[in-house]
Amino acid sequence: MNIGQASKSSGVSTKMIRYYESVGLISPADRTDSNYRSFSERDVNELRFIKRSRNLGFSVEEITHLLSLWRDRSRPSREVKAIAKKHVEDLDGRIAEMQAMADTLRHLAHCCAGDDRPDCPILADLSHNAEPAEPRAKPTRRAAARAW
Amino acid sequence: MNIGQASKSSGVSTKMIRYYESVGLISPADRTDSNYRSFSERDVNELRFIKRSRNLGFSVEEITHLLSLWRDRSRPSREVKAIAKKHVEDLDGRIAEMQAMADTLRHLAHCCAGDDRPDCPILADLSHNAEPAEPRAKPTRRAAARAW
DNA sequence: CTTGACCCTCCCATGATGGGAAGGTCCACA
DNA sequence: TGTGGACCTTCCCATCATGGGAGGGTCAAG
Repeated sequence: MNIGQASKSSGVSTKMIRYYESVGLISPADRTDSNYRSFSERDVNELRFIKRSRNLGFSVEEITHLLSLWRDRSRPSREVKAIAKKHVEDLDGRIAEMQAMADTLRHLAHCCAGDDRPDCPILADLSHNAEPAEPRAKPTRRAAARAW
Repeated sequence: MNIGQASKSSGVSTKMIRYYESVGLISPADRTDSNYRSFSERDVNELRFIKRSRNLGFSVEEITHLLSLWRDRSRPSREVKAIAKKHVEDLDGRIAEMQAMADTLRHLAHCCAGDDRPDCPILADLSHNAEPAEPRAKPTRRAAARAW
């Protein structure tokens, strides 16, 4: 199977298949005499695994680990679960950050008339150059939004 | 005020100040005889505006627009509100995507024993290569996670 | 034998950010 | 006056996953 067909049946673009090969996520594909990559059904399954993992937000590095566990029939499921849990924590952290941004903005937008007049609490907030006098406990990551 | 001082009082790194200048987000800073950038209190206020906007997740492109509105005393607040609302929608979309990923993974992890045994519903799901027979209505962006 | 659909590699761009090298400037202190 | 260290400058590189495109080879059907 050529790369185009492998791409179609796995949902991974040809560009990305080549990229995954180049970074060692998948092993170099077999080549035909004319130097075309040749994929087996097994390779395509691997690509599908990768595709699905990407859809769940795993990084290529995490997928490297997941793939090695997938191939290892004597893996302890503990390891898989650990990767998944860590990723969920990461997602939750980022969600909370973005949620804080969205909430702040929703509040500001709600307070903004949104008409022809120039007065705007959104701009007022953005130009609010003094930090609150008493910073709260040091935030783990970038503090997403100021409490209002 | 040199760039280091401007950086400290605005919270924007020197690297980023130079970058913002290079992409035209801020106008080129004045220079001293020795070619050092020189910042006024006004410039620093602008940097603080940028910093805060970045903290709310606005892109440099959006901030370009916000800054021009900020400087325009006859702006209609409608425009500011529109930018904010669009950004909130964008955030909400990304949050929903990530939430779907996290929920799926939480579910799978919950079903995974997480012990020494190799059986693992997480890997099983990832290698689940058949797409559901009846796809739902076409998702607006990348569909984040399959319904389980 | 031509045409069009493939495939190959290599380079570039994205967005916001940091690292670091090589070299110039400034100030305070000996 | 010299010097060391803290600053500043520009330029290049890396990140992460992804796509675009150029320039050129391969293949199969007509």
